[in-house]
Amino acid sequence: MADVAARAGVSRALVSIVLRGAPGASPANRERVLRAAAELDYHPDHRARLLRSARTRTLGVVHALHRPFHAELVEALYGAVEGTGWRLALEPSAGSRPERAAVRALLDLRCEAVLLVGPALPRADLAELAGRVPLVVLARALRGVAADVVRTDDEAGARAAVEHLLGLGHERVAHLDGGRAPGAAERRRGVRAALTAAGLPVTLLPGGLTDADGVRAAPAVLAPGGPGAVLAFNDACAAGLLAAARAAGRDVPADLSVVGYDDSAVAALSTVALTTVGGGGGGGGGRRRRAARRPPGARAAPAPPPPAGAG
Amino acid sequence: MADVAARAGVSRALVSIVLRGAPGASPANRERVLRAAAELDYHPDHRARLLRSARTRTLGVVHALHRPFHAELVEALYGAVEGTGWRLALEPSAGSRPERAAVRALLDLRCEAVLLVGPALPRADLAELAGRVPLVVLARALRGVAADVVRTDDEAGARAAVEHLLGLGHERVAHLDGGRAPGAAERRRGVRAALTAAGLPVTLLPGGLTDADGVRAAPAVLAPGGPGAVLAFNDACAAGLLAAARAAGRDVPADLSVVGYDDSAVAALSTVALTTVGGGGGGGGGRRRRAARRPPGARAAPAPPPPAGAG
DNA sequence: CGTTCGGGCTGGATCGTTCTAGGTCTGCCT
DNA sequence: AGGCAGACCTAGAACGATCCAGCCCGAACG
Repeated sequence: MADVAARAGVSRALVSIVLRGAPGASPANRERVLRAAAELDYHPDHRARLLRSARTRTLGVVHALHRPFHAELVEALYGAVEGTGWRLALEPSAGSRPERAAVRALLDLRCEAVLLVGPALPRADLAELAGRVPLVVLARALRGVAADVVRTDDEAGARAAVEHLLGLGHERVAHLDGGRAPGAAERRRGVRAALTAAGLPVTLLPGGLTDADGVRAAPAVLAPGGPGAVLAFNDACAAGLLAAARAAGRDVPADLSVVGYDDSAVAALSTVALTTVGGGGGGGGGRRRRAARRPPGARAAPAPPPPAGAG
Repeated sequence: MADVAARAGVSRALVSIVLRGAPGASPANRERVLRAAAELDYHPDHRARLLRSARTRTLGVVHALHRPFHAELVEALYGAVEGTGWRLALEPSAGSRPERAAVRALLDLRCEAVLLVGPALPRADLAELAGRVPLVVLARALRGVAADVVRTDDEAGARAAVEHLLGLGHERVAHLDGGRAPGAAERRRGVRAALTAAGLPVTLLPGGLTDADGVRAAPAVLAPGGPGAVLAFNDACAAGLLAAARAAGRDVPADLSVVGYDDSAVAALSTVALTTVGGGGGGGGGRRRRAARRPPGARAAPAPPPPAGAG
């Protein structure tokens, strides 16, 4: 930096002003400094910058590497911070690297807030973390903790999916449920609400999270007198059921309607082409505001969009 | 830090020594400092630490968020640095965030080396980057650039896969090739080598990278007089072919053998259960050394393991 | 007994920025 | 002419750690 200042014939402070784009430098000097910096191929040291300025304008993000859905969320986050002057610091949690370590690393970087994507940490840990730093929890239900929670409204999503099936004329609709998985209870509730509202019986079959679970559930679904339509807990489970049904000679969707959940990459595979329930896409639109401490239990829960797809 | 020093009744320098785990502090003081730090819930500021010490001991990693294979590699990287005192700084490249920006961010952090996972950057950019910082390129072929390259030996992998099929007694083996995709030429070469060595004809069919490509190739494969075994360019393509073949009533693997490539998550889906060519797993085993500048064209190319799976 | 040695500890400089307080100059108003 | 505002710029003090040179002191040595 001193070299640039010397070359441009100004002080280091002025170089700082120019390179930050801060007001208070004459056009002539601004130009001179920029040229000198370019000629010397000078780029400010991010570490020093962060250290000196009180605000780090950095958001810490913890995500599980192996979860495609998390990756999609993180990608959307990058789109969201773009042009705001904020930076994201990514810390993955993997098998060899527990979430706790990732969070610790972010705190050591003095992030101004932490976003946790689908954290598996116990509630108590999250509560404690929320006490230290503004905290946003994505894709996980969490009540009674002083953190912002952003997640899909699973109950409404499941209800919408069932109503979609009812709209197609189905009367025997079953749900392959997710057991104790996060969101499973809400989705069951949504299914139950939609079916009882329509005066139809509620059929819950044990499903699961993986495509193997979907295959395992196939006999019950395909048995004589079985349902004509199924809402699976998620896309993987739906894909498993779909494959098993086709292997058994059934024509989907003619003989059986299958709907997934999550709008994941699996559903988009051309050989699967699943109807699924999405979360609304990561694009523009959404309101943006600074993450800030909020009263316990506060949450933002966008309504799910209508189902879309062909299956 | 000053607070901790005061509380423990020692100097700041000694606190630094203790917390770094450096030699030169008496057990008594070490204990005292650690207790004081714990009581004050003090954690050293990573930014300041990095700034002062000449070595940042940080490796920058750029990866594409949406590629599951990249995620697996990154996960393995975390396993590899664990306990070495090195840190990884992750910078994703996504649609809204070109690789160039990710690299820039890493350089501004003063990483000591940069790892690029499957970079799409033009060769010239990579060459220039390699001139500034020790560079490792993963999962991409690259010659004539002063960077370390780590990738699978596609030619040997494809040859091994074909030999596996020949070992099963197949004589009409086709390859759904990847066109101009990275690695496609090498895999073609491997197929050709294995088949000509066995005195068999070489059948190349246009394939592709997606499962839709696999579906599209199905008619040619399933036509009368078609091959009895197929090596697809990758798992997605193989999965597409598999689905199409089954939909056409073929029994895989009785009527047709299909082998994928990459050992990706798709292949592990129970409904796919594909034979595939893996890269050797991310676990222990591998030799570790410091990334360092090497002569142009140097590379480490581990031989592929034998195929495994059931399809 | 004087010297050396080395472990333990400390003060102060330092890393590369940004921030604060102030300094200079010009032009305009009274 | 004096005062004042505002634009532009600068010196030097932070930020929070690590590194360096050197001090102190008891033990070992000749």
